Amino acid sequence: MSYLSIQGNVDPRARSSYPFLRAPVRHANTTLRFEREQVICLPPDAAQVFKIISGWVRLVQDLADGRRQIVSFHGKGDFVWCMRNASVSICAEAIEETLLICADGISKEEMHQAALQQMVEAQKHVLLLSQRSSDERVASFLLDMQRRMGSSRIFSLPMSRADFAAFVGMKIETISRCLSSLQQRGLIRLHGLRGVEIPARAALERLLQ
Amino acid sequence: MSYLSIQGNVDPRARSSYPFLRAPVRHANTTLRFEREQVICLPPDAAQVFKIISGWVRLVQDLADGRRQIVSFHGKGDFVWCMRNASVSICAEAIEETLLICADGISKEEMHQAALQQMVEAQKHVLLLSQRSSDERVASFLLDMQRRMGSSRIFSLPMSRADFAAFVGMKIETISRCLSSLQQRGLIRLHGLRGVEIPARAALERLLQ
DNA sequence: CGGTCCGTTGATAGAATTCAACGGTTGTGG
DNA sequence: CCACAACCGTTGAATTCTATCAACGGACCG
Repeated sequence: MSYLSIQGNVDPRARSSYPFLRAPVRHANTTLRFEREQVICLPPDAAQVFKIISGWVRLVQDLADGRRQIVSFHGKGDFVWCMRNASVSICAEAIEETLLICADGISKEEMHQAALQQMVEAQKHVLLLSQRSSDERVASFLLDMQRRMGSSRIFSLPMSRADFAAFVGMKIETISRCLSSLQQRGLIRLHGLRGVEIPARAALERLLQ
Repeated sequence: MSYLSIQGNVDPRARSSYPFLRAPVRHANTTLRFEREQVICLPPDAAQVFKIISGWVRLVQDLADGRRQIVSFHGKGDFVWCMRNASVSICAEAIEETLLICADGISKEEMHQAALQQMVEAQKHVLLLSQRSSDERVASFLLDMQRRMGSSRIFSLPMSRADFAAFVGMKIETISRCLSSLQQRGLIRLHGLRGVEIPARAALERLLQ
């Protein structure tokens, strides 16, 4: 396995077994495949909007000092676009093997709807970050992910603890403590590193009032 | 002074000297005046979008348990719209005497631009809340307000400490401590309850790296 | 002039982070 | 296939940060 040689600040992912600069695999005219940990760069001729066919994607904002904020996670059916601006620069990255289609032909109406939805999500996130305790944030995230994974009692988180933590604005140790605490209280059950079982959704929801 | 009589949870503002249910004053066809602490309800026939001519407005999300999150502040020239949805309900309120025009005739392009800007602001807010210490949040807010007030060295905050706190996700005591600390370090100077002086903007910005 | 509201400050309690150690899993190369 | 290394996640102890509770002074309003 050969590594990319990079000057200056070396992105930790560049040292992992997944060199992060690599071209996506083109399957059909508009279908692209990205692998785990790959930064999603669309062909320059495509509109910078895409729709996820399968897999999971994170939107990431890197800070000067190395911390990173995860803005949102997106799965099957979601529309995603890169927001770049003088003051914010947010990148999309695949967190597992992901298929997507470049969405040049999306209707204005559909786009508008998606933008509004993202706005609502952003507001909910602000509320989560500023008003919730660590237990509540973790519970809220698990409930949200369960819903998005199809509401089955047992599901598998698509992201690592580090991504989990970077999204809810906590440290991974605190995430771990909260998960253990919720498990001890019988509100969840953990299966391996990614598996989560929610025996009674109502009980967990009661945490959030 | 007669008070409104309200059953159940009494809004604290209902007990203040500004009863909060009241019609705005109509100046011209489309120009409305709202007073301090007044909830901004637009006439039902108007588009629920407006532009601020003068004054300051806060967007507020009230929680079931009485806490409130301030989503954003808006001043002269800003476009504002109320976002209502199954999962979020955000209201606009004047924090001082405010003139605005209902903006039925705003171009699509202008609206789109404003929406994008709000999206960017929301992301910056998420970053502030999840990655910044209390000192950094206060410094960041002061710098932002200074810029919006015209970048003069001395300016007057349009909002109370309570609103300040509800925006940056802290308690008013902590806000007060941070302001005192920044003043002792020579990074700011306080003038009365609302006045703020930033002797050297660069020094304060250094706090944020 | 007196009361209420707003902001500041101090002492204490509580929550989350930091630092450190450890076990388990995964991937790599022999 | 096995051994080893790197990474990921969990747990404990100590520290740091913020909230809470309480008291107080000043501004504003009637």
